[in-house]
Amino acid sequence: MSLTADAADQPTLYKRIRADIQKRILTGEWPPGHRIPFEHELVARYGCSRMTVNKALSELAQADLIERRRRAGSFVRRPQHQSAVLKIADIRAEITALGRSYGYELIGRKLRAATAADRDRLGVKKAGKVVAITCRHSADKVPFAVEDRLIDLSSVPNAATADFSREPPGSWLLHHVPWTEAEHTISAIVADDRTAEALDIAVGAPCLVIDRYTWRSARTITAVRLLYPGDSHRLVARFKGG
Amino acid sequence: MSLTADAADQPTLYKRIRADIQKRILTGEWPPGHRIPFEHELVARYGCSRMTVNKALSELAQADLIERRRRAGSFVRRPQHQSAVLKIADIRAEITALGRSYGYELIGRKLRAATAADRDRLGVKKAGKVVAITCRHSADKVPFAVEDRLIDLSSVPNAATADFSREPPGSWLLHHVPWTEAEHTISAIVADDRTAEALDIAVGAPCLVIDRYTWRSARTITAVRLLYPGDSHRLVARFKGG
DNA sequence: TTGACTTATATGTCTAGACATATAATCGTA
DNA sequence: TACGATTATATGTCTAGACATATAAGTCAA
Repeated sequence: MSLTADAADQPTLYKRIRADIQKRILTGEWPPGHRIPFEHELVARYGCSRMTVNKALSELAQADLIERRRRAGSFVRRPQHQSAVLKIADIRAEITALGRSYGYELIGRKLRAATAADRDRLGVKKAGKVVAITCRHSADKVPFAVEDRLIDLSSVPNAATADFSREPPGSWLLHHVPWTEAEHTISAIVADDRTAEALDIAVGAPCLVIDRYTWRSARTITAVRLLYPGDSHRLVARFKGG
Repeated sequence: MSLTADAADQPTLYKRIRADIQKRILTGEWPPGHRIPFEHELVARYGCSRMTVNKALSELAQADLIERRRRAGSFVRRPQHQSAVLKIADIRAEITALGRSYGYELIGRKLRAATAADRDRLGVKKAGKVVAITCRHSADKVPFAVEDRLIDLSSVPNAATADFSREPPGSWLLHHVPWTEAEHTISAIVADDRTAEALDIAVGAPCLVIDRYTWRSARTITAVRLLYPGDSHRLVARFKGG
């Protein structure tokens, strides 16, 4: 849910109620722990039916802005800094959004039986076939990120014959694999020789690393490591709040 | 909203409907673009009123799992890897969760009129007073992160007299400032002399950087930079999906 | 004072309707 | 054929009720 502030000028009543309450919470007028009016009080104030205020309050509860307790009422929750929404855009989209030209280059592609290291990386026990892909994304002909990917062919058989020389594997997967879950791990390293050369930076320069592990219903799809020059690239995570 | 899978065994009907549909989407049985049954079809299948299936579908739409279009129907959305939930835990909580002992140490605290650099960092135009704090968090007596923070006193006046020698400013703010919004920027740097010494790592070692900028209703609260040894610390972001 | 029982109440879910509204599809006309 | 007007329809919102259920608060006995 977005719950962006300006629902106040929305024509529908439940959105107005939701926005009114949200505003009071975000401005601090109703601090954490404060009991917001009972449903029947809001019904009286807005002159509407209970289902309408219930819908507004349910959405605020889903957004973790309030907590609802039977018999007790609804209460403003404590802010939760620890949870932020991180947008990890498709690299092409990210580059074109910056008004720069996107470039893609396949560096290597290998089809092989999974080695012990591959199985470890994919988090699978059984051996099977995998595709290993190394490629590079660039912005205005300048290296932007290098990608090192492993695709589990037992989950995505047709990746064996896909042409990754023109289409990046990330975008191919997005179009050929339905809903998935993913886990991203972010860390920092310094560039080794190979990385430095691929990104055209100095050996020892900082790099931001995103490891993404993707699966669907307990089935591994792919594991990918993205390396960005650390001083030029930034990830932005926004807390949902307002 | 969590929308965790096992709503199937929930006793309430709308949750069962929601879980049934979600399962078909996540397993790929209903791929992206697939039109899910119309509300009136689900009403017939489950033998309930339209409001009940509407509630189930509305929640799936809020979770971005489906898209609803008037006159056309409801459709399974394309997976959106780019949006992940990043948990940036309170440092103390993070360390104690690992079963290690938390240590805190105030390195420096200054109260001053905002310099041009301060105003830039806080994103404010007018001059005012600020508190600048430098401190260190450690796990089992080993440096874990160094924190460099600026608090805008025009927004949080009582931070001027708060005792940050024992309580970390992050936790103090969490208890003294209600709901806020925040933006996190993640990048990588290599340690300079000062950082290397504070974190007890080598000069030139990689560091993960989190810059957090916090405000409330367009009012700046604080700006903080957290530096972690890059090879030991990892941030994990999980995609919301299932 | 403590513990067990009862009661009152706010939320949770659900119904069978209603009208509004955006828009895909159709039809008619230039 | 292309374009504009009309119509059908799925979703969006809302109502005025209903019963279920968890639980805070009060009651009473040990």
